[in-house]
Amino acid sequence: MADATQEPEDGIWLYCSNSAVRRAARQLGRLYDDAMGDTGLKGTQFSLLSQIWRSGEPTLKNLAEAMVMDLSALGHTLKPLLRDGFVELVPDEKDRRVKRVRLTEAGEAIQRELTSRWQAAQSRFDAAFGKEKSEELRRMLAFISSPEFAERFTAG
Amino acid sequence: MADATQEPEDGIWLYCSNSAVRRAARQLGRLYDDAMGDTGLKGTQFSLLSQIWRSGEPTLKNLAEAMVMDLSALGHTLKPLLRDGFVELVPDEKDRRVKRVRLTEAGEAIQRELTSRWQAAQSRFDAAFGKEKSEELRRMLAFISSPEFAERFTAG
DNA sequence: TTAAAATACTGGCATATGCAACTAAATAAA
DNA sequence: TTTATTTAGTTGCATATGCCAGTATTTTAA
Repeated sequence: MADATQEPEDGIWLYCSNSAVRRAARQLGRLYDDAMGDTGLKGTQFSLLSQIWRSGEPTLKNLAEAMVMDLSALGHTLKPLLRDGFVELVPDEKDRRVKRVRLTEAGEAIQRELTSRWQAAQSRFDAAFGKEKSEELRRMLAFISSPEFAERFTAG
Repeated sequence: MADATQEPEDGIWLYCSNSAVRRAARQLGRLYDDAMGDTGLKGTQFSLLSQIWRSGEPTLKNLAEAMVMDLSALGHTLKPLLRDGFVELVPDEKDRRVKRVRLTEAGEAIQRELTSRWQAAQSRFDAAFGKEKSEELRRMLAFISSPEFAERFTAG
């Protein structure tokens, strides 16, 4: 308990997986944001643009699911990108409830620029953490992010 | 590129560590928030109260460093907890620039309640992910959150 | 001892996220 | 087909976080 003599390395993050992941997210957030440099965009925006590009005009619903993000949260996060003209929403042909996200010309251009910078950052990550362990870590995190894991967690 | 035929399991998070960690943080955020139930507090607040308790009246600076959080971000995050009377700021005796964070009576009470709920959630996490791998994961994340890692990453 | 530099915090502004309530549209049930 | 239910998004409100600029102190250098 309230014992100020403990080691600074000891903390809730060594026992709580949620605390551990968020703490690492803060550290990486800063590191990758820095890597995006003067582009004016952040690491999270790179992830989003990148996934939109990889998905090829996904619906908001599908994109949100892939990103394991709340649909409304995705909407909010997309605001600045829409405002700055990097993405646009196009109504679906068949289902009028559906909207698809698409990268604009400017969006593709900035995405290429960000990808280049991201690649450099990811290489530094792999070098600092070890390429093998790096891949293993991402696989672990992908599993934790899966519906199967949520199912197991909730059921347990 | 924009090839909609790809597997839904494929995504930027399999290549970008930052994307992978944030994605997992969103999943765990929801699972642990749910675990906090009707207490009105979230998993992040549990982490904070917990670390304050473990540190024994830390300075804002020290707490921010331990949590790998920006000092101003910590200040913002503490707002709701201060408003609801779970923590209080006490000026340091020696250095008048310094403020220390302390749990109030209500703060200790809610912290005990949250810890109980957190323990149940953490047990489910360990069961779903494997106790061994769970500990290994937290160690990996703790390393990634360390100044040494940031140093290696930035230098590399 | 006085001026310059480093510290610890605060406040404002911006993005990141989630939940609950609400609207529009499509689908299943009567 | 009329009605109930489910789906896909939107909007408002709240917490989470970070950067930058500004204030109060303390420490260091002249």
